[in-house]
Amino acid sequence: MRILVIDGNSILNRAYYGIKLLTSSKGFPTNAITGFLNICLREADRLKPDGVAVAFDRREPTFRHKAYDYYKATRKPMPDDLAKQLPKMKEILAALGINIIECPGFEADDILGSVAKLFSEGDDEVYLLSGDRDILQLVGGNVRVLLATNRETVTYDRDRFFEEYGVEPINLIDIKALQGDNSDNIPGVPGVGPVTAKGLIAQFGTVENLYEHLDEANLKGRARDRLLEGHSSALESKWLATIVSNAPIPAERHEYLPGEPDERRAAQLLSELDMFRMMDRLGIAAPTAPPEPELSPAADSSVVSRPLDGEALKSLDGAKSAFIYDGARLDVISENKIYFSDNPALILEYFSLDGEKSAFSAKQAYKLCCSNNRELRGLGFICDLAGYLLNSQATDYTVANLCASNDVPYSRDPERADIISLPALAKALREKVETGGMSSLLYDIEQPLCEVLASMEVLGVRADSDGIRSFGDGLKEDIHALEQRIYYSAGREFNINSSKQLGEVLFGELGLPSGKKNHRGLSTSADVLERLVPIHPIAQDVLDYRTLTKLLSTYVDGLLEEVSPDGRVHSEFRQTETRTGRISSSNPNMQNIPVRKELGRNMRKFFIAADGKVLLDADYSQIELRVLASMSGDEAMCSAFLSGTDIHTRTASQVFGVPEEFVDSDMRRAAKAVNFGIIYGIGAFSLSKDINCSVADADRYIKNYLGTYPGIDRFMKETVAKAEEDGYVTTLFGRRRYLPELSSSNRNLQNFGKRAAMNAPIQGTAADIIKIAMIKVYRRLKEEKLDARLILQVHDELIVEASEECRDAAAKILEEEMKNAVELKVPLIADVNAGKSWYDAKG
DNA sequence: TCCTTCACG
DNA sequence: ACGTACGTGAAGGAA
Repeated sequence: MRILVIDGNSILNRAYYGIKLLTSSKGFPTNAITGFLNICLREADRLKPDGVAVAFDRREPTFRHKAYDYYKATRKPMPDDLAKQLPKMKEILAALGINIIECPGFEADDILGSVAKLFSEGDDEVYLLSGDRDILQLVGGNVRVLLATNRETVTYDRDRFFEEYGVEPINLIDIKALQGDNSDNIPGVPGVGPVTAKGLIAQFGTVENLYEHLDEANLKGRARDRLLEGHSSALESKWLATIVSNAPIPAERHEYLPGEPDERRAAQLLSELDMFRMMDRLGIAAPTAPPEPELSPAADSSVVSRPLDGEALKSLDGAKSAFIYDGARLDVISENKIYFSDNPALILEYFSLDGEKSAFSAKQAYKLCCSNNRELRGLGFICDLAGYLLNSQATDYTVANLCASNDVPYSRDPERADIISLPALAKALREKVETGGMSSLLYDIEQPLCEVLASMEVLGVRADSDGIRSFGDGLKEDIHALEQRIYYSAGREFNINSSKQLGEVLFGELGLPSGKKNHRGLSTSADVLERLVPIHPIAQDVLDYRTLTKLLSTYVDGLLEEVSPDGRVHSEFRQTETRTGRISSSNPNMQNIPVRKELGRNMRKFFIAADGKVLLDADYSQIELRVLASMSGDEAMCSAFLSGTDIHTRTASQVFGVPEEFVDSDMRRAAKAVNFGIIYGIGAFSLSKDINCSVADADRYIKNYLGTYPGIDRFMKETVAKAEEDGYVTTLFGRRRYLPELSSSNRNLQNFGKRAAMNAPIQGTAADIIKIAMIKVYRRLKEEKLDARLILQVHDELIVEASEECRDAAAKILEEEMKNAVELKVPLIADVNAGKSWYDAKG
């Protein structure tokens, strides 16, 4: 029989610290549970054991270890987020039919030791899964240990262990007895470290044998004295390090066989935690009964479905309704009737009706109307946008997810659950948005913007496919030449795109110095390669190869696939994607078309205006810094913007204490880096890397900066303090970003939370502002009946396609509406340029 | 599916 | 002692 025994506490702990904080939509932490199940399922799938058990600690006052007192005293208590997950974890395991073993007064590893001993003889195979290396002492015979590290799991049998440690597994306790272990409060012999300990035990086998033959050990006087002094501590430590094997565990093999899973219970537990992917993996169907069945009648038979027809349209005219339209099928619910249709003409009729409408995801509806020159009337509420404002952290905004996170019962109707649940969802979301002070954000910004984005998607931007293709042909030639040179330098052919193979060549075969590590090996990222440029010609070639293949695969090939038969690319603009309130672009991403380097910038020559038209490109100047100046109210920063001088030069002058005319390019560059860094919640380390100076200098620059602009210093501190208190930060317009990271027990995560807290109000406010500008520009171009349309947005930049005749009028509208989108304490400035191509229009 | 790398603001 | 600037999306390799 093959038995897998899992050290529950160790794996749960490892999962908790190894995975960034995850929470269910209700805010319950789930990272440890998710990680635990992932690790265990991975190993169970691989081993296919007959029996499985999970061991948990149950320490009681009668605990046998003398170490207990200070164990208790010095070990930090389990973080709250982890402690909450432990009982849930046990419930889930129980529901899955997995045996749980707990023995009063014993720790989980004692249980593993006891199982190992119990089944050590005979044909059984025992696998012990833990994240704690101590457990390796149990390896031997038919007992193997699966050691789970953050990334992978390593299987240890006796030979694997011996290869790594050079001693028998059981002698691991002797090593620990000498070297000690801080985390377990095992003192060891003071002054004896890992190297000495390992050497001595490799030679003598056990602590006892070592002391018997101490004279034979080739030791310097001092080391010998230390060992003699630490004799009793060594013996005590060995005892502490030994895992016990007499815990009262189930003794019969059949007691380890998994029980019958209670699928309903498991489904209920997992879906409460939003762990839908895990349910899939376990083959568990979503719970058939909602938690509060009385609120959501199974019946739903009270709701009737009918095809949308003339008569139905008549009854919907002027009525209150809610709809879902995915671009093909429409479902409308009004009172207790559902109407459905896939006929675009009928669907448009419905959209044109008067009457208050709510929608879930309205962009497809706007696109249909927009392409048919019809109006979508009466749309007063868009649920996914409301859900996004209430919590921008979620990954997908489905009706089911929004119901779950907003305490709205989700219908259990097998086919019509979304549409049936929609009216109640809309009502709940509306209340929450209003009490959260985000009404204006929703009704005046996000909802109107949805129509603008739909229009932009429908219009798209014209692409010169032939131009792109021939640009690609040129790239291919250069790439081929670089390949040959790289293979020559390397002395062999390999896949240059593989970081792994490239690392082997660079740092292995060519023996070049490596820099950063990542958990898949040595990093080959651009900053590492740049350091190698003066040392070996291969480095520059690889950098160039990367640049060129990036252009070819992502921009040339990738873009060609996205050009529609109408000769235009219709990117998708997503409105519920980012945590800060920005919009994102995909299929293709039009927000990361190259511009910084000339070679890539050429790509923009292939985005062109239609015949007889031009592109207008308008971008905000320093919008984020202006927002920061205004939100912080810092006088020096505000007056810099009011005076109209170059902000980075002014900053350099103030920070370095020299008149503006003495600011040289290096000083300006440093000041610019600090200005940007401040927006991101800078640290001295990263700044020093960015401008290539010492960490101490970088630290001084930051201190000087915050001294020069005390209002900014105060604003950042207050923002973080408020975030810690409220759990979220807000933009000028009330957009929220929740920051659960701030209450994490993980310091790195906490620091990340602080940086995000400082950045989100700035980035988010800038996003709010350009959204307002987009709506204003869209409306004015329409009202003034200009042949000019908004077609792209790149965070601080708007692109309009306009007929030659309307070019100046449209440019004026862009400039005015962007400048006057909102009133800040400092002016907003937008620069507009025109050109036949995006390249030309970019100034 | 995750990770690394790199394009943008 | 450790990691190290915010926010995105796409491609290719490794698992």
